[in-house]
Amino acid sequence: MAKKDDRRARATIRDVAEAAGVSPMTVSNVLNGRLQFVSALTKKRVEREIERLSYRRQASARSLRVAEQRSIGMVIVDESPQFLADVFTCQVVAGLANVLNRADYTLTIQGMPRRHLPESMIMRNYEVGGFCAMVSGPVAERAEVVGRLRALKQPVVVFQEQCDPDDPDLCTVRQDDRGGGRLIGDHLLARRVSDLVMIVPSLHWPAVENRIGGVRDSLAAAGGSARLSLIESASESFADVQSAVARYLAANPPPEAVIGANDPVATAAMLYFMDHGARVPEDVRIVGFNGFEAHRYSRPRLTTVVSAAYALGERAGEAMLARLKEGAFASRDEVLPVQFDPGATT
Amino acid sequence: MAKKDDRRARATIRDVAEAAGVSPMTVSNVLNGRLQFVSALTKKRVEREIERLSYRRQASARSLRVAEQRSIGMVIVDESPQFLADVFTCQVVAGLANVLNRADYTLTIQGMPRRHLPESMIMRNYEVGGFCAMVSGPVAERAEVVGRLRALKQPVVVFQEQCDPDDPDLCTVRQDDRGGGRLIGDHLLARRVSDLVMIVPSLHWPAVENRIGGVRDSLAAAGGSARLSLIESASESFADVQSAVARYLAANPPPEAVIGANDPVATAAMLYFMDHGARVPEDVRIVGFNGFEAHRYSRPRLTTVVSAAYALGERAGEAMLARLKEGAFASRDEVLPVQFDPGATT
DNA sequence: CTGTTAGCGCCTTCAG
DNA sequence: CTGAAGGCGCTAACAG
Repeated sequence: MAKKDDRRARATIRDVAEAAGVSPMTVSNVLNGRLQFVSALTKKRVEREIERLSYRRQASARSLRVAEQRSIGMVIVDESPQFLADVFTCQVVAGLANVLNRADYTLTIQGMPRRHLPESMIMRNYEVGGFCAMVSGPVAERAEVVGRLRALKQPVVVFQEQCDPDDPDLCTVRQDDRGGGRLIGDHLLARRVSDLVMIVPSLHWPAVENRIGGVRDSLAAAGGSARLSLIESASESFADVQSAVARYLAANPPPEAVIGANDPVATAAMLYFMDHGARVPEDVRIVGFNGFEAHRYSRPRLTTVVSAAYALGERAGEAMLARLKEGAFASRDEVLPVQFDPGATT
Repeated sequence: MAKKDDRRARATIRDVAEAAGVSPMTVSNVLNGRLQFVSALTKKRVEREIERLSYRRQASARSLRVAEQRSIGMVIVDESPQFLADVFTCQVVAGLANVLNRADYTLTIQGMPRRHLPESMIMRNYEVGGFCAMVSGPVAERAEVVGRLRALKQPVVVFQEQCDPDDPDLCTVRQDDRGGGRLIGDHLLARRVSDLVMIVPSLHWPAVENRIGGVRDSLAAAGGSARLSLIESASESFADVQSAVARYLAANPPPEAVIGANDPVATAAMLYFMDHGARVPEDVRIVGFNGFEAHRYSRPRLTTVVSAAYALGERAGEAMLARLKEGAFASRDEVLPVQFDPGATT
């Protein structure tokens, strides 16, 4: 009954048409900018009535009629309920949302642990025109998620992955992590560092793999006299990183440089060294990855590689919009450059 | 034509019904859990066909028929395109999205500068059942935004505001900033501090006003011998905060304690003092507000008040769901407690 | 330039 | 327990 009242209270295209003394079709034409069919005077009259009656077009009715969903789903698969805790993800979402909104598309956002995906509304309901996905977890699980989304037979854009290049309706958008690794390697080599260590979470990420690969590229290009070892950290948390560093130092001589898989990892490691009397950068040099505002607040200021996360989101939005309009992705693997940002830790 | 194909390819309720040898109504009953009308055997048959045909219910058709929007709009009014740059906002969004998703609602997210609101899709189209809003800017502009949303005659939940308490379909959800201020005041008084300074952005925010009020409450309750002065900073940016502090110190003796309107502000101030030779906490004590993970990474570790941002989002979601179900908000101003988190800066 | 007809996929109502 | 009829608000196609 409240529902009935709602419905009655809300003006329809017909109400506007009657009030303006025209047919519903004319109102529809005005709404959709088909002005070739509408006289300027009629248009004014219709617009005045729209304003007066506070008419708003019912999106679901239009969507049903034209068989088109003007919304894109952004699914963030994360075991933690705080799926937006990561600054990188937030920037991506902002860029994506803005591009879509500008094209009169809406962004529907859902975060969930992997096990909830099959039961989720996005799987059971048909209500978005395509999916963008940011997935965390081991490689096999991530592939499964992408597979499930693709099984819906809708276009999918995945961030920071390298997926099946033969799938025509799947597009990946990522940053040039390998190039970033090379920049770090070159920077450290220029400072005559020969014993490098990189701290990586034990989860296998393509982005991190590429960063490692980039550093190795750089060392190899320089003749291979410098060497890189890896420290595996159980997670990216402050405590896990610190204990991983402690374990390494118990069995090895202190390294000349430490590269964090990302900024928080690097900072946690740096604080461990500093708390144990090492000077940065004199005794040990530190480099991060994925720098955002936060690295300005650490002392000494962290050397890092700045991610184009916002641009990544924009690019994904553009790719998806083009796909929906043209029927196919123009490119199926978009790679964006990163930027080296030297601080005081090297 | 691509559109036509799409439509043909996608199974409808009728296709499922035919394949299962039942009427569409029976399929609908299964989908909506009206099992009183469906035999167990029929249900199995229907479910198998749903699976086999990869049937997904078309949300827009259902929405049109039942005159109900199963999505909530989250609008974030921010002059910067990076409207998700704030950790607080991100946590709120995550909590909100999770509560809504659990109730089979969807969250539609839009960030925009204030001037874009009138032209935005959410204003022109009727496609969500209610709005949640996080608005930045001067007080009058924020009020205008809330007014515009309310003019749509749909329920609205606003974060971190105190609005017209007579509007029955408007609910505010905020944290106990005043209580947080009191906790900070009490903590500093216990350390015999009598000359306090608080750095606040020049924009007028109810949350910040309340934090100031709380500190004042605490000083007054202790007899009023300690005093609090305010430093206005042009913005929350690192540079603006630092120059505001410099200006203050040029005209005043150094304070015994500095309270930041939030953690980044406090950290920027702390770094200014440390870079100029002051020891923390010996020479000056520092306190933040709205602590998240980041404050673990500062040295010394910042004393702060931890926000229940995620819980704020959850609470807003629950309030909105209850409003949609019951027809009215149960409470129109929800206040959540904050938690004091002593660090090494005091 | 404007009006009429028909139907998108689903669910409510009522009759079996 | 199942089926048939009708219509939610909108727009494509065609007629005037």
